[in-house]
Amino acid sequence: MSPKQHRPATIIEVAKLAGVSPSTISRVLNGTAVVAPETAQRVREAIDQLGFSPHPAARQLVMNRTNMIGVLLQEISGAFFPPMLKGIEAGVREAGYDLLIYSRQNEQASVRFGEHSVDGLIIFAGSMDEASLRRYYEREFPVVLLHQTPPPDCPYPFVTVENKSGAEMLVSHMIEVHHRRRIVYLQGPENHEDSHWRERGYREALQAHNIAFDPALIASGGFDEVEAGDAIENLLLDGVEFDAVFAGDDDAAVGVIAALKQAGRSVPQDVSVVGFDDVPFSRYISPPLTTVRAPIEQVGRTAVQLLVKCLRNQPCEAEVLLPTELVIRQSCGCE
Amino acid sequence: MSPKQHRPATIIEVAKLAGVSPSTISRVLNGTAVVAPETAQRVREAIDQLGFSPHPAARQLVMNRTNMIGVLLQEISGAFFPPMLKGIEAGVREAGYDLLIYSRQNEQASVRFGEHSVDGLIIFAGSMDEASLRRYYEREFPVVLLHQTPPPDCPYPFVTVENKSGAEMLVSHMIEVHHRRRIVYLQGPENHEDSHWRERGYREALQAHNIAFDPALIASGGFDEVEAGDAIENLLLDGVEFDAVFAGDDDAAVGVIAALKQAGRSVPQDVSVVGFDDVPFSRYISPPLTTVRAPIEQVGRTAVQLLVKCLRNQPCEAEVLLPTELVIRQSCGCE
DNA sequence: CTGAAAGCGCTTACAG
DNA sequence: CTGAAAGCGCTTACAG
Repeated sequence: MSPKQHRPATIIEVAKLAGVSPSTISRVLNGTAVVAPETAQRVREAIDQLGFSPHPAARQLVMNRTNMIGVLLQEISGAFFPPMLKGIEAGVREAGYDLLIYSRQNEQASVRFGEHSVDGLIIFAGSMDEASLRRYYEREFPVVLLHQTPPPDCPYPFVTVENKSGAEMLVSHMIEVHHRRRIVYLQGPENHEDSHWRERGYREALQAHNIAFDPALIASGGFDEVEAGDAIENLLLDGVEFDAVFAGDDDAAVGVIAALKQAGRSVPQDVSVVGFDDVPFSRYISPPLTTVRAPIEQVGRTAVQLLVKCLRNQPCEAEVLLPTELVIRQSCGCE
Repeated sequence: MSPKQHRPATIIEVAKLAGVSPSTISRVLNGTAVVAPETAQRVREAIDQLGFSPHPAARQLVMNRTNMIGVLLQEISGAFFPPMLKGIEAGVREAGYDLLIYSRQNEQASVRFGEHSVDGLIIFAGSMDEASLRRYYEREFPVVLLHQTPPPDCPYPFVTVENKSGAEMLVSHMIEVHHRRRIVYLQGPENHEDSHWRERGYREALQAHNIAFDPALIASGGFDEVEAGDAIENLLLDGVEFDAVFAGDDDAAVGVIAALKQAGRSVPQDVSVVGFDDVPFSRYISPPLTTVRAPIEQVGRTAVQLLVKCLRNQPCEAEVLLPTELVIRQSCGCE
């Protein structure tokens, strides 16, 4: 109503109205010192009456913290990132921070990125080069890594899932229950650690069942529907024989199933197909996808919790590995 | 290397190094006044040498802008929001802003939310009550609405898609091509405008084909797999006859198909099912989903563009309605 | 074309 | 328990 409404109230106006000094306002606002109960009461009333809330920039400037946590990633859509982002958002909110999102799909990250914009950074695998990461480390900027182990000289905490054992379960299942022996593995994007560990699990499962590793059965699926579909197509064209596909992740599995159908092979009769992640749509494709459940949301939330510990100078785990769990549906041949 | 590395350089240090005043640094930084070429050159060198970047909070405080755009929504995952978020992120980045995300899944939004934290706000349908919205409007806080028309007394710009004509196309297709006459419509969440307009389109298509509207064929699917599945189950239990379902959106369609299969009805032979949005997984479910493509990412990006125009005091469309397009696959009975 | 000074809105020693 | 003062790191009239 009053024309002043447009300019938000400042701490000085609150102080005047309450008949105290700005320092006192600040103290009740932040609970940073004992204030006489009645004074505090008056202050609170004044704050309410003026609808006062402290200007974040002013606070940031003097306290040298932004109360924001940044997350750096490459993609926002796709099946994998939304749950991760959701977990991060939840964690950030729980800890009383705000969430600033940087997606690198459009630009190369500036090296100085985030320096005073956020109090700490959550960095997803592959969204920052080692040199930049090292620079952060030298400046002791708080960071936690997602689905990526840090370079040896900047031992930031990281969180990821049990890729290897998950992959092992998957592959062993196809061998033991469905008697598959020629199992294709589709690698993810180059240098992707998840893919590396999944391949490790794949190989160990083979070995445990005395099946020789055959490099002809390895191809690149890029954790991507289209790329994975193409890979299968090529394998087929090359006349490579196989009776199962571990697609690398669920997105790739979808592409694999489509390509196989297209080529007249039936899933799972002719070939078993399995994914990884148990993304929401996996139960709805046809046949319903056998996969490994990765607690993606939990990964995001945990990362924030580690970061917040760092920010508070509390002791903080150097790494956390979240468990995965086999999810049997029908694309492997079950039921 | 030097111990000063830890405290980022300030504009004063740059000024000293360049042998000029802070004002001049500021001017070359912001291009806000003419500076002698050689001076400018020296300043740039000093900036580089110290790795200086201006402290956002200081800048914000004095300029009274944050260079951030906020987005308020309820959900981050699900099939619909990620593409929208991706479009928003892209738009924000293109305009040179940062993106602050508020998800309301965890908390009730404070009324003062965002007041000095962001320069403007993108608000998704249903994530803010009218009273709060009105308060923003009174303070002339820049906002654009997504998938929601503003209340009459706060005419904020909004962007959404052509729900009605999309729904009409879908329903007409089932009537004309597949000779369906008893078509169920599953409403979205209560008061959801998208749902309202889709129902409108549904009714008009019926009318255009001289099919009487039957309220028994309307149920609530909540744009949600589970709720939609339950709704269909109930219809079946109640002995309601139908030969087609317009599920409201793609998520709901997935639940509908699952429920139908569960009940022994085949899709599309016994009943045609169609969705809305053409979310990424829609082509991969079985049968592949006939739906309407909504340019979700474009909606997000457009919203940002409108908001940025507001921020720059440029003339700005009061509304934009993005076109939808029929996507025929097999769940309707085609092919 | 450039500098000195004031000020943005807070918080935090320092006194009392 | 409370206030006066300095300062966080910038930008922007105002002079020159």
